Amino acid sequence: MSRTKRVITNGEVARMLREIAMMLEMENVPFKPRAYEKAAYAVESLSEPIAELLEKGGERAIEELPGVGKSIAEKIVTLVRTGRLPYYEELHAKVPVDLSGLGAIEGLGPKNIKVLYEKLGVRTIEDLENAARLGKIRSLPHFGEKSEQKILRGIEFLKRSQGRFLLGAVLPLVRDIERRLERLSGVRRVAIAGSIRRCKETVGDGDLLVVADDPEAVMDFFVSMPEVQYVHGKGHTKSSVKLHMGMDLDLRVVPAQSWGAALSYFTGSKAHNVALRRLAMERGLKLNEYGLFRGDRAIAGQTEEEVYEALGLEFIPPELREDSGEIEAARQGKLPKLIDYGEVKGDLQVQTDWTDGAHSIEEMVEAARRLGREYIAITDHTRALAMVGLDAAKLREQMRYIDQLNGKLRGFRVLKGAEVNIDRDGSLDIDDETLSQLDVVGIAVHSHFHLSRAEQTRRIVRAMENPHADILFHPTGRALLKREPYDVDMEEIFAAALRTGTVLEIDGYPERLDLRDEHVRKAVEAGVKLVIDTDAHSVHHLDYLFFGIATARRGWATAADVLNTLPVEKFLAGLKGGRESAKPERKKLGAPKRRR
DNA sequence: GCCGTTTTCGGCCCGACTGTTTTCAGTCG
Repeated sequence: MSRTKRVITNGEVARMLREIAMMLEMENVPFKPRAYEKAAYAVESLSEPIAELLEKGGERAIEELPGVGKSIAEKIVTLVRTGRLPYYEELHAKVPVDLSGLGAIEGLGPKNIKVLYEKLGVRTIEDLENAARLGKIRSLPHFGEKSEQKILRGIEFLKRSQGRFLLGAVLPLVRDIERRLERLSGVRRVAIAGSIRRCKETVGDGDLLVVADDPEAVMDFFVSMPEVQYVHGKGHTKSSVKLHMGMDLDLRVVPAQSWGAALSYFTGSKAHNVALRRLAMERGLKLNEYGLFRGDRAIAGQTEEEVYEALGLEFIPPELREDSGEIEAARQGKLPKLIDYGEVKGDLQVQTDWTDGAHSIEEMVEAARRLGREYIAITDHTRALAMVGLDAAKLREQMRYIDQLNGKLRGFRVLKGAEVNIDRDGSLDIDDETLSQLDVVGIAVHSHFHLSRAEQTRRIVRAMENPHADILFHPTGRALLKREPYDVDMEEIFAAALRTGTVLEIDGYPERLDLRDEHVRKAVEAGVKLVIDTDAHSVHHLDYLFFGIATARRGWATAADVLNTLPVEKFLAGLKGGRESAKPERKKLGAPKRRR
């Protein structure tokens, strides 16, 4: 549909590299799959388009990416310049199937995909579903009734999440489009509305609003952007397109005097809008996307603030607009003062190249500093994650290393930490003596996802009872659009957090956002202390703090609920048992204050 | 195919779990 020459996205390059890895895996090629995966990861976590990087820095710049050498760099260059990759096509001809689609089904890997293709001709998810429903899969070697059921469940889950996109994947793209619109002449205002503005963890489509002197020109620009795959419609006030990445994006041109009303209307949520309109009605007013009216006279509408004010409400931040009590609270002037996007001072989950991270401790420190953080905790994986994890000896070595590094740093502190595995029985896979020497002990579940609710809860609570366990990382273990959380009684986790002084994490990694918004709200109500961090595995991930803070805001959290809004010494003092130089603060912890 | 304050060649890719199986292949982190 679009006539502009297509620029391949980082996501598409990464996807092809990953599919190459899968195809090499099918052939039992040693080592190479991991190399391609690493390269895919590097491309994916780039903060600029790879085409731009190539243009600016040439092949050399590509080769400098971590995990990308001469051979893969050449392939990336070919792919970006020609839009095709012969090496990929050669491999793909042998197993011409939808690798990314099939591979997205939990428990289905390259080897099984190959068998399914060769024995049953399965190429797509639909083929797979048919084969499973006909009971054809159970008779395949190394498959059985259970694997057939598991496949069907996996497909079911995938279907439910289809048409949804991660906020973290969508926001950078839509912000970029927003910036380009802002630069058009005659464009006076641009804003992202809809669920993206509310920072929902996944979104179905995107909405942009503009005020423009020449709406036609804006629409022309919008429908011919290189990202556009298909134009659903193009009119004077509204155009709608499908983007190559799959999501629909709408653009609306609104009158300047209706800006606030329109922004409110198109930000939603629908339920929030209905409640606002009801409130307007009660006051003899009418609210729509053009303004707030008494009779025919507009009494508000230019800004959102004046709309809320005219309705007798405090301004309600977009993240709260879900009709879940925010209107009543705003009416009573009792909205919490949400934690602000600039208020988190330290990042508490950071992986480095000591384990599965892409960058060194120094690189992570440097990047965190540039972003204005005052401290980070290095929390590499431990032992039981066998491929990558540090054992106690290695952990101690890293501690010494960090001590030395801290000696050289001014105005920034690197905390010694770890992401310690919770074993099946709730014990930790690093000894207490070693743990006691760390500044920050994060504990996390990485195995046995399918225990019963009772067993899973008991296991995690037991781990929280360890006197050295400071923070429970990604408490529910979900992977958005991919994997359900494990079955755990969150009420009991909150109770255990209060009882033991264990802090719960809001993991800002866009696929996790764990605790999720609703859990944050319950935790806050219970008085549980939280931290917000990024789970960064590369310097580019340190930006994910935004998504963590957005999730905290959606959960009605204030700065007081979030321990790492404190400077480092006070933060450490707030951890279980207090740490180091900060003993006097210890008492303040246990007794949570209640708000609202 | 990548990488190098012990290597420019020779390591890297471990271990637990699941579901299929009487000894193991595939997946996941």
